[in-house]
Amino acid sequence: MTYTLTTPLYYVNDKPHLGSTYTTLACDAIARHRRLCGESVRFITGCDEHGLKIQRTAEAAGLTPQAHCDAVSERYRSLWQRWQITNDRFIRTTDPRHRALVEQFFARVEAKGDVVEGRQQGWYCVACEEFKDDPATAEEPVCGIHRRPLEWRDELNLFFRLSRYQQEIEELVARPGFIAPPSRQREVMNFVAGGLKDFSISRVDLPWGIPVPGHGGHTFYVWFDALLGYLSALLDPDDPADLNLVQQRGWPANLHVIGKDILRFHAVFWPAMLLSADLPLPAKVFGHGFLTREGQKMGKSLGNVLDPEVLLERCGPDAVRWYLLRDIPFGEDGDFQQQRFSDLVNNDLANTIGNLLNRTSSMARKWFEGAVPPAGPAGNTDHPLAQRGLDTAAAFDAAMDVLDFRAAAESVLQLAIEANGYLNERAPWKLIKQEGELSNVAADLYAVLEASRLVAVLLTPLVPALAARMLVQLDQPVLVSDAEIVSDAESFEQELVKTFSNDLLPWTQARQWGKLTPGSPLPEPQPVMQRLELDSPL
RNA sequence: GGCUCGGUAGCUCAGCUGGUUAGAGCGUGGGAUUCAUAACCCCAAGGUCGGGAGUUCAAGUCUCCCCCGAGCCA
Repeated sequence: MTYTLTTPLYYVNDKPHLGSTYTTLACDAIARHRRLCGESVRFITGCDEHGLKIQRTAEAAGLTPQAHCDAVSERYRSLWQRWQITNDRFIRTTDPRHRALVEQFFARVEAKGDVVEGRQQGWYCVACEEFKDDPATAEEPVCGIHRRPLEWRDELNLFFRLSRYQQEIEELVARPGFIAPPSRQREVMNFVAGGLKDFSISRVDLPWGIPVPGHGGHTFYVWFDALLGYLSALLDPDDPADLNLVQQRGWPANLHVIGKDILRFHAVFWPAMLLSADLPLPAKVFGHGFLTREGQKMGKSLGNVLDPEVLLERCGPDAVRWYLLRDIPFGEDGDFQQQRFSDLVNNDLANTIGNLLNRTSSMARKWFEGAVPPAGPAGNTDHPLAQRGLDTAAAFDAAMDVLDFRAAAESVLQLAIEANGYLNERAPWKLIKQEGELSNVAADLYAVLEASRLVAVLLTPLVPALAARMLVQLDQPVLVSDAEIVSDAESFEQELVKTFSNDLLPWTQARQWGKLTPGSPLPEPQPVMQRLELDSPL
């Protein structure tokens, strides 16, 4: 069984922003977790590269649309690599195979009788690629979202007969779990209950797009074409462009993760299109919230945009991943607060988790010849920390399964807090000075080292680089090393298999208690997480 | 205008079907300690639970009205 999940295909109008980064990081955590659990994962991301807006942006920059798309999509690809995103696929809607699949998909829909001609007249926002409801008599109307002038259009377009699917879609969106989080479900249900109207799937006079076969002068509407990217992304590198293949390649998707603004396209239009084309429906659409910054919308006009490139350079991937996943309830809107960001990173990652490993390892080295001390009774699962560790692992999985990154992160953090508490309670630095306590000190340190190891193992899907550094400090195999993290699928999975060929479920094994071998050397402790010292705004 | 969510310590939030002194983390102040990344640990201060009315022996917790914020629709 393949677990298929997707980010949206990001629109290449401009360089990547923090919102896309957030979505992508969340998906990456899910993908990593699923892989560690032994599932075969298809993690899809990519770029949507068609449309009038792109054409105009390119023209304004003196570029051909294709050159513009090449440049921007490359920025995405490269950014995801630097963030160590483990996407298996990166699809571009300018990919020739994508075009072929769109044509095949359209042929199915047309054969079904779901394509009709209709005249569309009204005020059009190029930025939204959407007709607005402003009355025809309006003078110089402006798009409420983009605050840009609308353009008058009067064109003969092709329409998809969405109205035919009223009942199926109504049932679908009422299905518990299809739309998540639940708070967003009602919104969509209300919309559907209002009656579905056919929607236009083509545009005329739009050269930068995929031509509609058999309808000269028409190109596909961005949303019709872009959603199909989820299908074309699934094709293996050597596959022919054949729509019939997608079901063997991981369709239907288990999860579409998107921003809440495009929920309707994914939960209503998209399923109807799939029904029309006789393809199975995705299992879940998760609409997450938006990020603000210090309580304000980020925007060019305010000049308060957080640039993911800057964030990555100044703070590193772990700090940002941790903050976004651990502090913002996934699904709700979140506010990026710089003070809180550094407080949490420093407290959780540097002080609690990093220092736990550092102090423990340092004691073990000092008193046990630079090695893991004899476990004694601490090697058994009835040790209090062993119990806590195993419980934490279970809680972690349960939280990840429902995309509650926050609860997952907190459960691991709690384990580290308790390990620190255990250390303070047992005070091995005092015990060591007493006659005949050496074996007790050994057992205590072993237990805390094990707890630290579990913390690292569990942290792997959320903050992979930090987890890796911790495991190195413990002289343990890294579950997924930096070297294995590449953006392109093929090599990633191959590397993974190579690394674990004799150990199919490394995750389950690594999560058992007592994996550290007494006597194995401990490297000299080095802080695994630097504190953030942000002296100026990001 | 209609509908839906929120409004609980300085900040971010927990508080299930109403029931003893309203909780956590961060921040702040103090203490303890030295294994450690000025860290870990302990303690404290700090809240008329948006406002008002009502139901009840008893209401952040239920009802109604109002104010504020976010969103969907018109």
